[in-house]
Amino acid sequence: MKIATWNVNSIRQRESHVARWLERRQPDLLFLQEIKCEAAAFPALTFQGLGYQAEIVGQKSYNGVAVLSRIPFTVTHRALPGLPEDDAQSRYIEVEAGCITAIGIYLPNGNSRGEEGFAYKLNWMDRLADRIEALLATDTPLIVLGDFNVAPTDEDYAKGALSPTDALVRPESRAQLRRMVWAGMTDAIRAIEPDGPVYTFWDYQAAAWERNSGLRIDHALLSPDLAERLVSAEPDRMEREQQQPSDHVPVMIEIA
DNA sequence: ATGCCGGGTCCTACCCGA
Repeated sequence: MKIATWNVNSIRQRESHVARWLERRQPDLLFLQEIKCEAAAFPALTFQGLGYQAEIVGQKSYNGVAVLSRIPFTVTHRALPGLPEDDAQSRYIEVEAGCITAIGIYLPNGNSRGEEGFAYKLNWMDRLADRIEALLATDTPLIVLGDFNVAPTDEDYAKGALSPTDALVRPESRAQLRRMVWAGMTDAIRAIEPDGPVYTFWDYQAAAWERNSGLRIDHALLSPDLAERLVSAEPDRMEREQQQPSDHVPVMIEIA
């Protein structure tokens, strides 16, 4: 089974990139982040023509997640359980497919709106850790993947690519991610490649790609049973070479 | 210390991203 994640930074700008990537890599499930549109504006027919059914959790202008699947699946949640009812940010989709539960997330960045924005990020991570613990307690085979907006260790961002006080590397953000790992989840990329730089994002500015000044902030966390069946987990750097690419590349996870 | 780029939108200067 092949499950992928990709922050596309606007699906309307990246429709053809995604279509080409689906044809080239043939994932069973592809989770998308930052689609930046409402469901009605999502180019679902393009992907349907390639054999993929779309489910969209959209909003105007910002955020927005979706899943494309070529296997049967059911959407079980369109928002992170535990958040206030009036939270309007589209950042979470949970599905059941092929006997596993898969959660696609676009975790808040936490750098805007000062400490209030950072508190929103931490609370979001707290609720996500709760959700993971609840699912692990029922022995559900689980994968949580997407744009986590956290670089787990200092090895996960190029020197100078971020300020040490950035919300992506603050100790509080890292501690929340660590809580998910302590709950029993395995960081798939690091299970395959334990050391060294493995980036998933390069800023558009300051020639970050050319200098390989990247970040590892897109992750896949696996429950113990899925971790035992992990075959490969790798960002597809080729996508960053395309014309008008997203600043993130897709990450592909293969499970036996 | 700041802007660099690039997406969005109240269409045009400003918000957000990481």
